[in-house]
Amino acid sequence: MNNQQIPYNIYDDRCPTRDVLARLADKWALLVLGCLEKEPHRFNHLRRSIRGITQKMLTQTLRKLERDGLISRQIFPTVPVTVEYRLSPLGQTLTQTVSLLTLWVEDNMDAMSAAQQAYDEASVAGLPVG
Amino acid sequence: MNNQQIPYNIYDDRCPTRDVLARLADKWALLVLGCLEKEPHRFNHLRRSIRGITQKMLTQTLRKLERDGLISRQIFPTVPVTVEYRLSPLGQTLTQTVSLLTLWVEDNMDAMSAAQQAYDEASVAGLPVG
DNA sequence: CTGGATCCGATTAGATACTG
DNA sequence: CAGTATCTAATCGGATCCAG
Repeated sequence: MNNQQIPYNIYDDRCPTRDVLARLADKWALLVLGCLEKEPHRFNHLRRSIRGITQKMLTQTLRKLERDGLISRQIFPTVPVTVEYRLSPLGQTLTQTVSLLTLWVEDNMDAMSAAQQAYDEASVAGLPVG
Repeated sequence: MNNQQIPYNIYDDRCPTRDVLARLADKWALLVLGCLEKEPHRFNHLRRSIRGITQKMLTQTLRKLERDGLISRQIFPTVPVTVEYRLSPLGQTLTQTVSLLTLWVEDNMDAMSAAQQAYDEASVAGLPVG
């Protein structure tokens, strides 16, 4: 086999990259990845770090990320059991991009708030109404 | 006013950045932004470029992005009417991150496929079953 | 502590029909 | 061409209960 394939095209709805994007383009997935960037976390540690996430969503998100090979799960047979989540090598190559995105949001929040306000005021002014 | 605020923290569920992330961490939003990176697109041009998107989702996504100030909408009073979408200056600062993410997915699709297969095979092997 | 299982309301997204 | 409006099926996500 030669090492040139990459027929992947994310704009093609039948390309498998679409499914991956759908799983990755998810609020909780991005926050979990960002959280694990610095250090491994236990389940409840993650839950406390990511305000507002429910146990169900956290579990679901962790399973998805584990299945895609982005994080790994290590069980310590303590009593009660301890489970630690950490980025896989593959996941580490992604988090740089992810944190870039979350940082961008924080950095540009003011600009977007202003844009939203302008947009909404234009709406009530009667511009888009029939 | 001093120029130091940024109390924004995306891990706080009451921070407005959460809402922005939720809108941005969306399959269609990322694809639209990526599409507009290179050049302005008309509505149906976008629809054809992003395979699988419905007219409803495209409209909805465009409105969200416009409200957040990431894209602008220009109407040409031709017959029939022509509408062109393009990135705003703010949106341009974001697309570099976005395209990084979509490119990452395409580049690492093989690794993730392998991880998924391994994960699923371990499942049927009886590891997670009771 | 780390989840799995379930119920259920709310939101989403696709399909379809219609308009300036 | 560029949408709006509506109906509905499917999914999501929160709450709750239970277990190793």
